Amino acid sequence: MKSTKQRNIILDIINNNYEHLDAYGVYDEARKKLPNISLGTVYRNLKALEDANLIDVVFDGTDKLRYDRKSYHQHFICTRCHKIIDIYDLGFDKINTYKNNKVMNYKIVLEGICEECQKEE
Amino acid sequence: MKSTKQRNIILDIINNNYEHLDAYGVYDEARKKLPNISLGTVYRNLKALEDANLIDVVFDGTDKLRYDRKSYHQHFICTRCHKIIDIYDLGFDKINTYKNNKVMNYKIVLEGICEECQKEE
DNA sequence: TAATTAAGTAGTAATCATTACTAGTTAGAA
DNA sequence: TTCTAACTAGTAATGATTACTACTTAATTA
Repeated sequence: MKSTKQRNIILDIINNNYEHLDAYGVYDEARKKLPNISLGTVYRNLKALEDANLIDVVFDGTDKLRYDRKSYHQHFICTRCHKIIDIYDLGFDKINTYKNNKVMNYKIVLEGICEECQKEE
Repeated sequence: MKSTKQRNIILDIINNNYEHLDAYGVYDEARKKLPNISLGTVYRNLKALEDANLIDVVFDGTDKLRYDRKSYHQHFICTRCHKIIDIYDLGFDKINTYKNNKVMNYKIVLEGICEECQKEE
């Protein structure tokens, strides 16, 4: 994988953002630094970075994917407003192998109704 | 939510299938019992059943969603071939609330390389 | 048990997130 | 400095999902 201006900017955006941006959000941020970057380049790099295990993908229940930095944490996702809340204090034991299948990554999502949406009921 | 022939067939397919079908797979199965059922009806009902918390949705890393029966288990998903393996013996403590956010559902996915894909390396 | 109607359906068109393609560009090895 | 595989911008295509329309039905109520 070559190191390009575009790829470095995209990785930087993901690593320094706590908002779980979707592809278009990354594109918007990237254009602030590189106005001519194309949306296709953003998608291609997001996929390349994910394949290289340098970033994480989060499925929030809508038809869009969202991207997240690699940092060991979990998510609470509200099924009403699709807000994503980071969880750092949910402990359990990781394993490296499950029945001869090599485990590389954990994705733990708690779904439910967030505090704000509960108030609106 | 009304009880219709179409909805009952779809729920029945999900509840009696261990293959983690995508929407089109459900459509194929449903047509065996109801040849004129439309794909839109399948999508609409899958969404309604998910909203009613009667079935689960699994994001397998491709651009398709897959549907699963409600039964407390987790998944191993191969990042190469996107196979989904059910996990029943991964223990940890569930919680009902995380910082005032009401937890309704857990989604735990172990990602990695499955046994078969490891052999092909 | 018929009348009523909100919810559901088939079939088709539209949407839109993502991917593919093309011609030109560049990182980085030799 | 070549050289070239990997990369990019810009645009077209794909395809999973959703929306729309005219018709149908589950199920409530009188």
